[in-house]
Amino acid sequence: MIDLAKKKRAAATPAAPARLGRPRDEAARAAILRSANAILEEKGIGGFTIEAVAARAGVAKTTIYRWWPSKGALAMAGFLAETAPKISYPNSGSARADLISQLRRVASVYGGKTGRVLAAILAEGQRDPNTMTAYIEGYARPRREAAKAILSAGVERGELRADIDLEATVDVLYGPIYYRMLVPLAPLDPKWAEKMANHVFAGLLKSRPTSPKRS
Amino acid sequence: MIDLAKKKRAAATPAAPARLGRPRDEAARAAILRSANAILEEKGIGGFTIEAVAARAGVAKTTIYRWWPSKGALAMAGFLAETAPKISYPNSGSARADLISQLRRVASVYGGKTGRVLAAILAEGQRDPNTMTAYIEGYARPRREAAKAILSAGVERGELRADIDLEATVDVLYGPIYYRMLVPLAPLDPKWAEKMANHVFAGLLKSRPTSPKRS
Amino acid sequence: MIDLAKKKRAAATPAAPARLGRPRDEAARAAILRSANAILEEKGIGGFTIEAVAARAGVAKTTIYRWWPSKGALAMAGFLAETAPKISYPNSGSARADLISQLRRVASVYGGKTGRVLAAILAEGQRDPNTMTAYIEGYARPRREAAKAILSAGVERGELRADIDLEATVDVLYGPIYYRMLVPLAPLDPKWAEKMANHVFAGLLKSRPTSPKRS
Amino acid sequence: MIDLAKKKRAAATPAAPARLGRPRDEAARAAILRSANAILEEKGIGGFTIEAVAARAGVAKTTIYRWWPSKGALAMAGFLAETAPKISYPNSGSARADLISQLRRVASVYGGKTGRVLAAILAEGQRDPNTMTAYIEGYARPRREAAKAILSAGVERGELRADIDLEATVDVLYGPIYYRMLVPLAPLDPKWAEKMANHVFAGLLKSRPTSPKRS
DNA sequence: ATGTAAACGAGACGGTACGTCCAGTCTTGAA
DNA sequence: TTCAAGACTGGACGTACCGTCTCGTTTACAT
Repeated sequence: MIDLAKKKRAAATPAAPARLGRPRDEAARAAILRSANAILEEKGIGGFTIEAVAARAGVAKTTIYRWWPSKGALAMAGFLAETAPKISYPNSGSARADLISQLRRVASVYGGKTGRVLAAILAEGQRDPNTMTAYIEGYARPRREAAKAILSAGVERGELRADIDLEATVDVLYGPIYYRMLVPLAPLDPKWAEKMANHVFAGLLKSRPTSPKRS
Repeated sequence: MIDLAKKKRAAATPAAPARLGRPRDEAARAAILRSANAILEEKGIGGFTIEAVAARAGVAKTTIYRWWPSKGALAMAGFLAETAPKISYPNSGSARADLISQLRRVASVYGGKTGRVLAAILAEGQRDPNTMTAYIEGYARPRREAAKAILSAGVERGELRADIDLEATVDVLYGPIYYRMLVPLAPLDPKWAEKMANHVFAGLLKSRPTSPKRS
Repeated sequence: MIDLAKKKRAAATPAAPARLGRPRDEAARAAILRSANAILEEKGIGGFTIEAVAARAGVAKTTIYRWWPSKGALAMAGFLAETAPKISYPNSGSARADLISQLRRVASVYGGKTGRVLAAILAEGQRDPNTMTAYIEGYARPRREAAKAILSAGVERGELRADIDLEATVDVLYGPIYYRMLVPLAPLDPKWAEKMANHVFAGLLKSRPTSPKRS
Repeated sequence: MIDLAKKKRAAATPAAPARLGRPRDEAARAAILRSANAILEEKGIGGFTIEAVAARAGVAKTTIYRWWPSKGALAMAGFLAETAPKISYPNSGSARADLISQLRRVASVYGGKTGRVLAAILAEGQRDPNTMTAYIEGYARPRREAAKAILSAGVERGELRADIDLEATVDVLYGPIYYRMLVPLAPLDPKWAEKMANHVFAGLLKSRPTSPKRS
């Protein structure tokens, strides 16, 4: 009988965590993340307090603290769960076309309320290193890798110069978008993003267009 | 004696408002700004509280609130008074050389403790629009104008392409620096800044080097 | 197999109410009471939390709540199970001797860590009437009855005055001990208890009123 | 001039503490103490929370914490300010009459809502030693001294036996009242108090020992 | 010389949110 | 049916700063 039980467990849970105790309330989890995001979108970081999130989600503060160690972690989780999936990468075969298309979309999204969420995360990241790390490892790094993959495909294809530094290039393409997202000197929109990217690309392309590019 | 005083003031400050009452304590003013800056440099925005600044400056909270309306305003004032002057613009006759030299210096400064101050200001700016405005009007805009002047001189001199958009170009050159300042994905140093700028310039120069530049 | 189990239980407990399901874990019960008492002895009421008791007993909180409705009930149960039995009543034939001997022992016990437990129960009783009731009915009342029996035997024997009020007399003898137990104005020890009791037995007045006093 | 200023201050404030900063708000202080007392009277210790007191007094929690280090300290202060003054000592020339009159009044007061306050303080004192100390030094000790003074006057006058121990006697007279205040076995009223006191004064033994007992 | 008016230090005040501790309840799987 | 485990709602805790306020004191000019 002991054997049977053992076998059963082994069979039933090849990767299952053998849950014990009351299972986590998924509805609460979802409500918290949704609320966190909504508050950041509507009020920005100024109105983003754990108490406000708890109240809006109809949840006790302790439930939030049980699962997320800090405001920043919660903001990041909400962002990843709710809005990050909206921004993916295209793949058409042209590095320039793909990236410009992606930058346009990113500009459009970051220029809207999602930008407020991301700005809040970066602001919070200035006071809490863990938040910054969560942002870097959970969002920035993977997306940079995706961008670098497109760039390096372009290099191999002969579309882009062979001597470009991928990291620096990603910085050059995305840094301006973040700056405009954080600093409302001027609107952050797809048109500007395309113009900006064209400035950059004109220097990255191996063979330059004979006729001066359109800005 | 009355006449003398009047004359003196009239001479020294033709538009002075004939101050009444105890004059502002310049030592206190200086101590406050120095303390604000020092705290931001040492602790970052997390440790930057009005009470901490007051305590460090040996000053009453009221004295701070009398002159600066908010935390962000104080941070900005401290930054402008203490560290902003350190970063000026060169003028050698070559837009590319001038800008790269400037970008190297900026990278070096923003990569150090001054960067922490600026990052704190931008973070605070996310919650307080007035702080953001103060940063934009008091720091960002004038410096962008200086950068644009160099660029446009380069255009007129024929060094740079005529069709570049100055605003977008400034974004492209400085955005990446700000991003690295805010996000410690990778160090922010002059070497990287130069490499990054070269990537950008290779596309901005009217006549490109025949052999691909070495970054 | 079901039948077997049933039969076995039925056989083992001929007068049992035909219990169904898992039987109560007596070891857990004992561990809980022991832990409750130990915590009260060591930390006093301040450290006495259901969670602490559960942790120390190696038991789930639910198991405690299943059997005891409140903190006070648990404290009382622990006290009755562990330490109350230690204090019984003697019976030598002299009310005065018996009571003084008993008061000495009570003072000694209440002056030690058992006193902390009892003090905690009375404190908890101030916020929860059920705890107070449990203390009164489960401990105080029966012991008062025992004391009254000794007193009334003394009266019948002619050792004590006939006009004494038993309830008031018990209050007079035990009230001071409780006061010293609760208020560390001065130590609670057998020597003091004997002196105090002698005052009560002998009275305070230099000359006794000839006619029995009116109560 | 310096001398003048010094003289003036010295003259004006023989005992004044040379106030600095905004003076304490006496209205807030009074409201807090009043509220603390009222809550203890109405709800007992169970409803006595700092937040409730603050809310009722229309005062910020911080204002309470600024002046009283703990719940117990606040309760004690409220008690001393509001209700303690009501219970004073008489002085008629007879120890027995004075004490019985006083015990009747104390029983009457402790049997009412003031008793709930005092019971709460003693309960809180079981978890916080500072509260206990405050009770002892601020209330119990001085009142015991007053009682002892009456007793010792009675001794000198020849009304009371010369060999009584004053401390033990006070315990005997007041201990029962406290016990009934804390434990609602039976009502605490003046009639009972008088009967109880008479037992003490007269003694329990039918025949008194000829030679004064040795305690 | 004295009076007026602003600046300053000190610090109390009403508040908001923090992050934590426990209470007491609930939900699951195993015994 | 009990038990262990542990997630849940909820109330209060004591703390840190906020931005405002009320003082007594200081300083410089104006009379």
